[in-house]
Amino acid sequence: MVENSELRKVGLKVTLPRVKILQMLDTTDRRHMSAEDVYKALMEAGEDVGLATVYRVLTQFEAAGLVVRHNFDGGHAVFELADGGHHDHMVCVDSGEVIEFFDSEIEKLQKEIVKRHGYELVDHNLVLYVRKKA
Amino acid sequence: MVENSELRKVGLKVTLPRVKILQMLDTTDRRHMSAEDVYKALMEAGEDVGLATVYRVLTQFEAAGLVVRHNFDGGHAVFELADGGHHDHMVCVDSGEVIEFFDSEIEKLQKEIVKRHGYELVDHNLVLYVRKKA
DNA sequence: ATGAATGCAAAAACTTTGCATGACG
DNA sequence: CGTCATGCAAAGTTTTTGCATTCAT
Repeated sequence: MVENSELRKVGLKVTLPRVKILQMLDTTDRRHMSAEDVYKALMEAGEDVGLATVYRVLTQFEAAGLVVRHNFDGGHAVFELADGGHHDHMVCVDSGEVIEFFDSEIEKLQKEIVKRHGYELVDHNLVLYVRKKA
Repeated sequence: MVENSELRKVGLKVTLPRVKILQMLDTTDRRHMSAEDVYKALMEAGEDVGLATVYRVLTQFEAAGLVVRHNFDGGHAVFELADGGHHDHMVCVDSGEVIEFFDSEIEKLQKEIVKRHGYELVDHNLVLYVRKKA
């Protein structure tokens, strides 16, 4: 199993809940799931994992760099597998659909702005709220 | 009083709590306050306003465009007076300091990216997490 | 006067934590 | 086997809501 080595690689003991949660994030058709989403999906799949464990494991995964946590608009956080490289998000205000994008020009400008202010960029969060053109 | 006409202008009845909260946001030295911050500041100023009212009023102010709500990193939301034009934020991960900035190039690029995907930009949220250069 | 706004307390939504039990290496 | 992870339930945070009372127009 590929996932198990992923877990060991980041220094996490390979336990059933951790494997199941990682698989769920990997195999779901939704890119972004809340802790509750993961929990419900596992329950429906007949996997018996506690919600508290889901929260704990997702937090560990985030610390390990396996997943990325997003706080799109308050309320609940969503998590996505840290598959490829970095990207930002567009959220459709009508459908809730999430589109990922990456723009190197914007990335570059961010670094420049920060440097101009005497800082260095640690991380950033860019969400574009959009609507389908009429 | 300037604030009272502000309230009437947006269709909100001029009540003591609303005036006090608006004044607090206007006169504080902090640009960004949470609902709790506003509540505590009012209490210390001897103003007797309920926390629930602070939440309700801030939400109304946001809907009216008088304030802008930010969800910097989960946890609690912060509000700032919608004084001038739009701007984005840098948050220092060490000190918590918030710096405002505006970059027309980034703004332009956002619109272009969205258009390229067949959408129109409704709003956006950009926060740069930074650290003072060593 | 009358409808909206407030305050309080209770509830809701999301997340974290304490502790006894169970599982991994 | 020892230690770390889990599950449950309880507690913590932040925000919202129901309802009786008060206030603005």
